[in-house]
Amino acid sequence: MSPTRRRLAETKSSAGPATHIEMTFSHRLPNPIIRKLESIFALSDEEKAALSRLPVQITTIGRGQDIVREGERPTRSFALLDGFTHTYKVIGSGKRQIVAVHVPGDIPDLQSMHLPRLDVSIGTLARCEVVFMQHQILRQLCQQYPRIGAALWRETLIEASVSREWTANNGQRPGTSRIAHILCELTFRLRAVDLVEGNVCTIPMTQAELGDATGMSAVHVNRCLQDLRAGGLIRLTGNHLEIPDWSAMTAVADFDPAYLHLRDKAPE
Amino acid sequence: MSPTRRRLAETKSSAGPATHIEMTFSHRLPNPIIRKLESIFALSDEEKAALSRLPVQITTIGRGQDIVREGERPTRSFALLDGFTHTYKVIGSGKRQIVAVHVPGDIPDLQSMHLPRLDVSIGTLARCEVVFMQHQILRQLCQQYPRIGAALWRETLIEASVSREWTANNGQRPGTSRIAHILCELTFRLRAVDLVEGNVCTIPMTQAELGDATGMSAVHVNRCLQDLRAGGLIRLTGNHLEIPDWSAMTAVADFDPAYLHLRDKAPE
DNA sequence: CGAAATCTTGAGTATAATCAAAAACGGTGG
DNA sequence: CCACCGTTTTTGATTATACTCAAGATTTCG
Repeated sequence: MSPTRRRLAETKSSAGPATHIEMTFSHRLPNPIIRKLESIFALSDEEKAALSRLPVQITTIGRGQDIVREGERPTRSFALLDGFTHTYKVIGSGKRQIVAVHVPGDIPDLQSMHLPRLDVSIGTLARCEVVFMQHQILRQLCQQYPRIGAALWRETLIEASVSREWTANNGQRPGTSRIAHILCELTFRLRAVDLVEGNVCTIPMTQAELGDATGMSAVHVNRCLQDLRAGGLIRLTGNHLEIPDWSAMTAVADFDPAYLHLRDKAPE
Repeated sequence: MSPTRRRLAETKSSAGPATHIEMTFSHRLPNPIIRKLESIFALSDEEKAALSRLPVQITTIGRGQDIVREGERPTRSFALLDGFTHTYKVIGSGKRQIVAVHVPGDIPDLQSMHLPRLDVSIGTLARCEVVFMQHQILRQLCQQYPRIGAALWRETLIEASVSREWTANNGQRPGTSRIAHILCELTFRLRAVDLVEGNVCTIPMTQAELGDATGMSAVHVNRCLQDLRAGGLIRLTGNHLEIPDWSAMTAVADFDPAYLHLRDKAPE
């Protein structure tokens, strides 16, 4: 009952006046929100125009920075244009759990629109480009265009669904499957936004970070990765992950993408 | 990589024409939705009237029944009036993870309003009384009264927040804290709906079910509970849980209720 | 009251954590 | 282009936590 206290590497805050560019979406294509929403339903011209007029602030943030922190009360949410972010919680003993990983097109803290006080921190896993959008303006948008509101609501529900799957993954699967599962999920989501070339994608997470996501020690992550390599299920060099045989990999991972609620974009 | 296959006790489906009563909320007080929403913001008379006019079907369901099942496409959601339900997933090896537990006042499958295909099953942990509400009608309600829509959205966001905390709890805390944490959460939520008398509440979960929720074996749950008992942190007989010293318990559990996003109802 | 479910205890084992150190890698500046 | 430094990955050895299996005690419920 006296958990070992582990120091975390300090993450720098991105607080302070970040250098950013004020603009509306129309100056920058593709608008990731339009793209995401169109994958759900056909936007009317009016809806599209409203989205293009959204005033946003675009910023680039380096690796290992926090974008928002637990306890804050942000007045804006952000969408991820490029890079990877992760949502995490730090518990009393100083350990850290990554509870979500975000890929381009995601809106990681949309929840802050309705839950003013953040109960998690969100930081970058790589250099990121993000656009901030004021809650006030998003709320007007949702009220004026209920279908957009419903689609954003849906987005938050999918995030919840992913969170439940993580709970099941980390709670019930053995180490090797657990790692395989998270790799399958990320690959699948990256494919949905056209970030998989052939069977190769980039996953900028260290083994320690994979451990924080799966509730395993970094050493054990390493050994599980080696099992997967030895079985010919993955090829992993640096950040490049290749999954040569998708169906063999999903079998080991016990991966069924239904929980992602995407229209399947078949692999291979 | 060959996980032991464990048979699950078959849960009976509640499919088929359940005996239920058609009515509107106004015939039955208190309307749990009104109560829940009023804990978030002051409802206008008009909003209250609209909610009272909601046509609903009230049903009683015995213990150990599934209310909805993974893969189904429900056309209605339900609110829990009395009893406990749990949301769970069954993974390939046959193991089961409970990903959420619901107490009276919760709306466990509100998500099916926007994610048509269920990716989880929801079953009862005790005899339950539930009210079903057609999605169609809920959608109209949300569109006509945007504040109600926002409040329901908020409810789903809180559920997501709880799910993240479970991921962190199960991933990073040692067994005893893990069990203590889930007991704190349930007690806290029950207190919010006035179901704690003194320091005692009813939690109708078996040790095996606590294990499925925390990713631990039933045997280990038993031993952790005994640790808590030995430390004088809980008194547990049957389904009755007493937490004599709340602050000592929260210290062991590393429990901070911020993630529940409730206005604190102080214990003691 | 009896059967089934649940809880409890014990013994042996497996998975994964910890600790420690070496090797490989990646980026930087000279 | 290369040497250097910090980070990350890898390996080995040991330990701890938690699982499995099994059987007995207790409780619950019909």
